[in-house]
Amino acid sequence: MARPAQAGGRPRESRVDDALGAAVRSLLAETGYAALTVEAVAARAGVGKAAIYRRFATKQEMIFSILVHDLREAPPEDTGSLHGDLEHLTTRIAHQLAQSSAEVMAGLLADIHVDQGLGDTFEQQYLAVERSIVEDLLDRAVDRGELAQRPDPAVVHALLLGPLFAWVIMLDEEPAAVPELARSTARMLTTTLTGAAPDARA
Amino acid sequence: MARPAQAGGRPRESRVDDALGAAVRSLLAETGYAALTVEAVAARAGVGKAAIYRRFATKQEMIFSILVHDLREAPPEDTGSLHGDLEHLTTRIAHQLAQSSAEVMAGLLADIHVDQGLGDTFEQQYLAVERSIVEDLLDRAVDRGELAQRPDPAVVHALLLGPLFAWVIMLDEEPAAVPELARSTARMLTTTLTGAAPDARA
Amino acid sequence: MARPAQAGGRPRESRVDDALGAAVRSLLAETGYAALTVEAVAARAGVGKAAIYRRFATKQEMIFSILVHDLREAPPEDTGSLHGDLEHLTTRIAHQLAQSSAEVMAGLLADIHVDQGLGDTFEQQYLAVERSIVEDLLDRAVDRGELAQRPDPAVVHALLLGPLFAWVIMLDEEPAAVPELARSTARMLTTTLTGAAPDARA
Amino acid sequence: MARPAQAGGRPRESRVDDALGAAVRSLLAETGYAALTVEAVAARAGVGKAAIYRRFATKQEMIFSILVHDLREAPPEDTGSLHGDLEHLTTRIAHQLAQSSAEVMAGLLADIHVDQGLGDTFEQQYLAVERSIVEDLLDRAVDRGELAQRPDPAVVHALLLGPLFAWVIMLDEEPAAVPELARSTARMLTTTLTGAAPDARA
DNA sequence: ATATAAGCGAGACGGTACGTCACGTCTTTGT
DNA sequence: ACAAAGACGTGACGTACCGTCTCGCTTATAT
Repeated sequence: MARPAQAGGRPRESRVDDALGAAVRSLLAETGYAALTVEAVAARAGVGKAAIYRRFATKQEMIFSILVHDLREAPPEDTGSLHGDLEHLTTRIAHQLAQSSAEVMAGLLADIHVDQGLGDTFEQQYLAVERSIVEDLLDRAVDRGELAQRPDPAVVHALLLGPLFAWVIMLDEEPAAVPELARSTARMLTTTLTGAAPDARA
Repeated sequence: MARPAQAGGRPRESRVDDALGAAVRSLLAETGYAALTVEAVAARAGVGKAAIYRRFATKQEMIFSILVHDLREAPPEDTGSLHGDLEHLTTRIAHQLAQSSAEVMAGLLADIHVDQGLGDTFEQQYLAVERSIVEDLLDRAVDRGELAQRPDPAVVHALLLGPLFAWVIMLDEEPAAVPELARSTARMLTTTLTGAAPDARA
Repeated sequence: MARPAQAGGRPRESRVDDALGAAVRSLLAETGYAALTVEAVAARAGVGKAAIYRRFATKQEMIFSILVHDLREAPPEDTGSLHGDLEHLTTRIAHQLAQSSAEVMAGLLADIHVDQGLGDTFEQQYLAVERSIVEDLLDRAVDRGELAQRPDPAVVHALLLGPLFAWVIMLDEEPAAVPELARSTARMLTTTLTGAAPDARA
Repeated sequence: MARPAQAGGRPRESRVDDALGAAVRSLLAETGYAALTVEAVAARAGVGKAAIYRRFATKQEMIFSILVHDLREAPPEDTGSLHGDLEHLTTRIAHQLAQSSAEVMAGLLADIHVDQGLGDTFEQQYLAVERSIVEDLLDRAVDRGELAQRPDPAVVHALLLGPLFAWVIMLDEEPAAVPELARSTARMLTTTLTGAAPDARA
């Protein structure tokens, strides 16, 4: 298994971790998720397979850990309005989606459903964080009086995430249109939640 | 594709096609997408591997063809109002989603991005059909005077599909809540498009 | 060949080589040459197929390498007379022929003609060795004054080998008679070469 | 099974038999024994596979029947001397050997050992015929007084056949030298059997 | 300082599934 | 009942990766 820490002995070389990250990212970009093999990663990183499996239990965990690490980002933020907060969030998600190709996202998503442990990690390290951001954002809107009551954050999350996600990895549409879609989605959601159009700015 | 049709010779046995469909469906339900092997399908269907590869070029094409065939459905339908049409469509998508597990959907989605041919087929046999339904539905709304102008159907499609798919295959939330989410999504979309809440019925 | 040796890395396990040799020999004895499968060899040897294909490029090369290895034998030997040398050689060949069934010998022979590389190996590792033995034996006879001049070694080889080979794998005659045939062949050849009957002993 | 004759119905087309013979011969020449497939034969002959299997039980039987048919040749012949008879016979065998490549002969030989039925046919249609020729030839020599007693025909057969076959299919030596080897073999055998050199002619 | 523990690259190991191919049989349509 | 065409079940092939396990060596820490 991976990462039982260490007591004595030679410490892990951070050089290896760095090389692995770089190798995985470059190979994903070149060959895609499905065609990525551990052997290719090891070769490109100039590393033995054992060094990989000392860090990650499976290939999927390796990719996942490396890519999710890239996603970890700043704490929420209060823009002063529900619409501002929503737009900020959808824009951030749009940025995250743009980091990898649709093929990689889809592959990752598939593996998350295969491996229970991976699914748990995804839930805790990504979904739970996002959901709590949504919760906070909604709470602030309630506090401001923009909302009468707090809607189900999971539903709001789905309404936020869904269109962007569908645009990129289901419909395989123009990625360039994603930022615009992010704004549309935020506007739509604000309208729905508050029952009124957001301040006419965008 | 592996189907150059036939001229003379022994015709394909529909018995084989049927058995393959049943075998794939049952194995997907039992073992999931990732664990499905061609050999297991052949064995369960009582069929040789060659009969499979005579029909499908790859394992992915096999699964895809069989499952997409299941999705093909009735023509649109005019419910008399934009909201009715949207709700009808989201409900239909919700039903389709319920047919397979999230793991299967995610696996399928991943493979669509790997194999160009599969992607094309998906685009033509599923997405294009759905999109034209959306187009028709929007045109009717314009004709009725519900909408001043027709919005981009691709965006509307994403706004429709997205929350449902995200709920099921990204957030891995309760499938039982999908029908309710379908209605919420339709309502939200109607509000956004028309600038007013739908007739207060639901 | 599939043996680019090795530099670093885990060394080949001789246990695997041994198990493969034993498995091939026992399966050849039980099921014959034509019915031998790589999968069966792997299973019996308790070895993965990859370990086999790491050592041998094809099934044929595997069988061939293992069986030819068995044939490698002692250096020539000087019995003091041409007839003694010839008889010694034919007897040795008779022993080699007796090691495998006619079916195996015939299968091997057929594959040698199919695969160029196999043919080369056979030529170098078996035929060339035998031929040089024949050459030495003839040279000694010339030195002793038994022969006036050295006949073509290839022809002598054919005259030696041929009858035994024909008896066993063409005519499929009684293997028990092979030793006697070996002696007859040696006697005949001595007579022909020297123009006189060998010392009347056998 | 093959050739249960026929009662009523459409008669077999000899056109098919001819085409099969030609196809097998040309394919053996072009691609060799091991690479010959029934499908290729059918295609080249412009014939369905069923037509082949109506005539022959297996691929091996097909090849064998067609090639052995080619071998069937004139009855013995009395040249007036043992040496003449032997030389005639070895020369005839040399001619037969020249008809096919070593690869084909070796492949055939291997299959004869695999399939019992094929082995029986070979024994009866080729070996038994040859052996009876040898018997007759030896009987005539006894009658002429050239031999005091008749040696074992099987041994004589092996001594005749062996060197020629070994030259061609084991040693893979120059086929051009076969006629000369045929004469040498006959001479050697005559010397051995009669205890004296043949009339110094060749 | 020396032992111990864990790191390292390399690559062999047992497995498992892939997609291909040929076999010999069967099923259609035509003649 | 023959023919050509070609689909059928079977089963082996050789390939490719997986995740694990040596191998000989290096590098920190704990004695």
